[in-house]
Amino acid sequence: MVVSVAVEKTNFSFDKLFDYRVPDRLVIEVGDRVAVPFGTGKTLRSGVVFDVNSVDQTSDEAAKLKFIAGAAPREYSLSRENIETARFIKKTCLCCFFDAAKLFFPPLDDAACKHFDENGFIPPKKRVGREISKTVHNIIQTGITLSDKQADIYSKIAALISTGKSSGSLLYGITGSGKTLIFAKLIEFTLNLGKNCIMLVPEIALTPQLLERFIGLFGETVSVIHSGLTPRKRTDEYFRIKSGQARIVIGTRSAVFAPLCNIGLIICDEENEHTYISEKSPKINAKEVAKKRCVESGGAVLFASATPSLESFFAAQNGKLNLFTLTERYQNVSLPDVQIIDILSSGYYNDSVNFTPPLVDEINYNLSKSEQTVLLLNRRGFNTIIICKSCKKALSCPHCSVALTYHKKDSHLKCHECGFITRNLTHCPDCNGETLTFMGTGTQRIEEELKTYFPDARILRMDADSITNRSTYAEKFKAFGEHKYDIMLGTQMIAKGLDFPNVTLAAVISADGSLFAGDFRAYERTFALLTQLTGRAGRAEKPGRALIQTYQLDHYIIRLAANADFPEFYKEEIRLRKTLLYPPFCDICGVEFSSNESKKSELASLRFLEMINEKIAAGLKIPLRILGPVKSYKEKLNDKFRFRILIKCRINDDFRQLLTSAYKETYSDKTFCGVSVSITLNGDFTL
DNA sequence: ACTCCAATCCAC
DNA sequence: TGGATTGGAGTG
Repeated sequence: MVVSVAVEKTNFSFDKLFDYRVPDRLVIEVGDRVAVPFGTGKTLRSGVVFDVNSVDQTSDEAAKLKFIAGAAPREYSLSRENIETARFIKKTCLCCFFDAAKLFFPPLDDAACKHFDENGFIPPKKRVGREISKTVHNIIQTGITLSDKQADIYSKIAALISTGKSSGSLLYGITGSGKTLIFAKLIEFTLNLGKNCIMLVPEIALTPQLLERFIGLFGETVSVIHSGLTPRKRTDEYFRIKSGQARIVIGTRSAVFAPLCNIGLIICDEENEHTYISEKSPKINAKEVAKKRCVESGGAVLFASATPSLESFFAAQNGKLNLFTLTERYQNVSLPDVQIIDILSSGYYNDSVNFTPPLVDEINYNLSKSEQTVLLLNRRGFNTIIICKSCKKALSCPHCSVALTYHKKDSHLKCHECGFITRNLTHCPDCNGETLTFMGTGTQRIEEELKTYFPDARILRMDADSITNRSTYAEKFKAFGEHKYDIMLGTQMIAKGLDFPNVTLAAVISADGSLFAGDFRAYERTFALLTQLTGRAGRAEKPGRALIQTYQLDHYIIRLAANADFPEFYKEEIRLRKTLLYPPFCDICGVEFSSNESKKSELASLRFLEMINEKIAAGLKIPLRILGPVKSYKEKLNDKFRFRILIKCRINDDFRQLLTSAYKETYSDKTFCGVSVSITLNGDFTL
């Protein structure tokens, strides 16, 4: 027997499936994990079987193949569906076969890894005794009642699930419209069909309420995957899912790789969130993986948001996704009244003041009524910029092209990219100037100012500096829910998912930062952030108010966000994308070159471009618009100098082939040794 | 990437 | 002369 194997530690430039013979003592199937000899090295490598008998075993070539050395127990194997999805990931993310397959592996503890290294196979887990993929069929009744409109959407999606054919849907439902109830009811339906579910959320720590609700409804059938799990617990959860004990997996991006079989439904909540795309290679798009897994297993994928991504809504408009809309809040609660406050022309502006009189009044009103307030400022630290009076430059990180932020609590300056810290700085490190001016506002400064404006208010600050782990978040969050605080102040982490009936005021300290972030998704992100934040107010009987402070009173994005008018926002934004040629009217591909020497990165990027142009000149016909190479937006990060090329394109096999060959050639040219090349397809780009 | 092998370099 | 270093090829 001959099998094709994805082998670990191959490089993208020569990655392919390698064929091996199977010794008679072993029985091998697609998805099995094996140990194989590779190259001239003496140590065995780990591998995954992608194909069985793809090569004629009687041929002369087959006789020359090496033998597989060993195989891991079946419980570590991947399913056929996993393998097909891994093939898809290899192709669409331009990564190695093994790295794609690895995403589905069970988490291994140190002992198992060590055993594998020494023996070329993994010993079975003793504590997992039950048979794999034996599904527990308990009839589940959540007792949820839906509004007419919710029930209508529920029954249509349920019908799609019950066909057993893959489908894709988008649920556009305004904040507070009760999307979660529809999810729960659909999960109940799917389980009772004997199929299993995955629910993806952007950030698990931000959704303690949602988790509580689902665990309350479904109990042990739920498995929650998050970064805070211990290795042991993580392994246990993996096998609880694989054995069929857990049939609902809730988690962030990586939960899309859960070892569920027979997938009936995958939900992506807040589908517009960029956290569904991984920043590190392989640059997985969890939404694409979800779609593919549903295609392979005849499941339904459901994207949902109050502010859908342009791409998804466009797909829905063009019939590629089924569109469902919920434009009323659950139980007819109304959306909050939103005021836009012009910081400049009202004469409020002063760098040391971040609170306009209307905002102070509104907060005072809420305090007097004993109702709660949430405040958003999407910048952490105390001062966000420190300027030297003599050379006029902002102090920046010695390792990154990023301005340092002043953290008053720790009395140091910090780089938010690499974590570099400097203390007791009295002079400008550049020109030795003696006067340093501290400017710009972060959450710590707002917290301090809140204390002076409202000395009796109980204030809770939520940002990456005040949240050290998952449990602190949950505790603080719970305390806020119990009204142990009057005001919750934080970065974007407070904008999503919070559902507290006593919050009647939501305010944005400054809406302008993200509006001018400089990338083509800046408007989309700002619209979503403002709409989500204002949607936190007045979710129950008490009516809500919201307030946005801005320098851009007349900016249409701010106006549309204040009205939570997604359809109008979509109309404007899609027109802009069409005119300027951005997704969804084209695909966009970024190629980044980074190395210790700026010149080397630049030369590599020029050579890469040259190779693309050569192929085009040689008659390759694919639509392309190339921008660059230019220095990246943050030219230096962690002492690496970065150049980039942006390509507006259509991503298809020809285009992938072009990229792959240019990549291989750059890689094999030793003048570029030390330059790492990273390709991003349809990711986030700052221009 | 990693490893092996051959060619090359250099101190004695 | 041999041990160390470096460049190149190939991975089934």
